[in-house]
Amino acid sequence: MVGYSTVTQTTSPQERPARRKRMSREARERQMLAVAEEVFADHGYRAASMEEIAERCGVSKPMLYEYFGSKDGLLLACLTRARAELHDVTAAAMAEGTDPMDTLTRGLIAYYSFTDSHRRSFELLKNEAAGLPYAAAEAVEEARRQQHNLIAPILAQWAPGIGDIEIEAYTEIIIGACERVSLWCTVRDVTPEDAARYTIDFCWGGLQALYERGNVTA
Amino acid sequence: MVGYSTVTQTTSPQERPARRKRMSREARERQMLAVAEEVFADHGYRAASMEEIAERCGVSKPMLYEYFGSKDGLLLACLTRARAELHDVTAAAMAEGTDPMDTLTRGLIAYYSFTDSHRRSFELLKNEAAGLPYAAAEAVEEARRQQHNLIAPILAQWAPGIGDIEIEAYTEIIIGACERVSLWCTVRDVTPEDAARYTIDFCWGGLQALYERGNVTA
DNA sequence: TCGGTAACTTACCCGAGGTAACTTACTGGC
DNA sequence: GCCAGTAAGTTACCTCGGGTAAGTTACCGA
Repeated sequence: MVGYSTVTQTTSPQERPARRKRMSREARERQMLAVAEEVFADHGYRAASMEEIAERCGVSKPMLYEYFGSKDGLLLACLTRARAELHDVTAAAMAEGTDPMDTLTRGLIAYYSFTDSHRRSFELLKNEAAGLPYAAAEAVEEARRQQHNLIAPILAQWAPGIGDIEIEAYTEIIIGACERVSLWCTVRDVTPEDAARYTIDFCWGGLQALYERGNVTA
Repeated sequence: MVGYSTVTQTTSPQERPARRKRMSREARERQMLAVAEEVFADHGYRAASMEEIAERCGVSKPMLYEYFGSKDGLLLACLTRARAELHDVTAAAMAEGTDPMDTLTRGLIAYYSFTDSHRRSFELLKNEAAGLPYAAAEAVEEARRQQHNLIAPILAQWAPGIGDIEIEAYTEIIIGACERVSLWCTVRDVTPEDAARYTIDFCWGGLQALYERGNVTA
C-alpha cells in the first residue's frame, strides 16, 4: 500500500521508457514539455488534464507541479519554447536575405513552413480553440466566414481576371490584417478612421507605393 | 429554511431591479446575456464563474443552466449575438458604398468603430486571453513583438521617409495577414511557398496591381 | 557502507461546473 | 373570487480536475 509499485509503464508506443525509471531533472523536464505539447494539441488546453500528461510521462501528478508550478505554468513553458524556436528559425532565414523583399520572402517561407509543420500546436493557439469551448471557436470562425463573404465578391468584381484561390488568399489577408489592426489601434489610441486609412493605403498601393512615397519624400 | 427569502438583492448599482422579481423568460434571457458579456469581459472566460453571473442577475445558478445549458452555451449565445450585430453593422455600412474602394472603406470604418466601442468584449476574443491564462496570452503577444521587431526595421530601411506610426500600422497588418494565411493554407492545403508568394504579391503591389492584372488578363 | 538529497509516491483538499428534487408566484378559466 | 397548472425560482447535493502535504525510495559521493 505504501511506496510505489514497479508496474510496467507504457507511455506513447514510440517512446522507450517502457519501465518506469528515475530521470534527471532536465531530462524529465524536456520529456514533460514534449508530452504536454502533444496533449494540449490533442485535446486543447482546457480539456487536457494534468493527470493524463503525468500518466503519459509515466510519472505522478505532483511531479508536474514540482517542475512547472501549475497547469498555466506548464502551458507557458511550452509556449516559451515554441516561441523561441519560431523566432530562431525565421530570424536565421531572414539573415540570409540580400535585399528587403528577399529578406521578407525568406522570412515568410520560414514562418509558413514552421507553422505548417507544427500545425497541430498552432491550430491550438492561433485559433482560440485553445482555451475556449469548441463551439465558441466555431462561432468566431463563422464570423470570419461572414466577413469573407462580404469582401471576396468585391475583389472578384474588382478584378475579374484573377483566380479564385488568389481571391481567397487576399480576402484572408485582409481579414487577418483587420483583426490585428483593430487590436493595435485600441492600444495606440488610433481612431477608426485613421485605422481604415492605413489599411486602405496598404491594401491599395502595397509596399511598392510605400517605397516610392518614402524615397521621394526623403 | 425552505423556499427563498425576500432579501433585497442588489445587482450592479446602476441597474434597477433592486428587489428580486420574477421576469418573463425572454426578459431574463436578455438580462443574463448582457450580464454574462460584462462578466466574461471583466475576468475572461475562464475566470468568470457561473455563480457570479447568476448573483449579478439576482438569480440562482440553475436558472442559467435552465436557459443556456452550460457555461459554454452561455458564451456561445453571447458570441452569436455579438456576431450578428457586427455583421449587421458592417453589411449596412457597405451597402451604401458607390464603388469597390468606397465600399471597402465604409466597411472598414464600421468594423473598426464597432470593435473600438465594444473593446472590452473584443479584447477577450481576438486576443486569446479568453480561455487562456493571462500569462499565456502575454507570451503569444511577446511572440508578435518579436515578429514586429523583425519586420519593422526592414520597412523603415525600405522607405526612410515614412512616419513611425505608419511603419507600425503596416507591420501589424503584415503580422495579422501572416497569422490568418498560415491557418488558411493548412485548410486549403497550400504550400508554404505559394502562401509566401500570395502574401508578397499582395504586400508588394496591393489591390492596385491586382486590379491592373485582373483587367488586362480579362 | 552509509547518509543525504533529489526524484518520486499516495492520499487528500477545495472550488467550480452541473443536476435532482422541491417551492412559490403568476395566469386564465370557472 | 378561487383554484389548478405551469413556469420561474430555490436549496442541497454530486463530480471531476487543479493543486498540496507528508511521507518513501533510489541513487551518489565520501
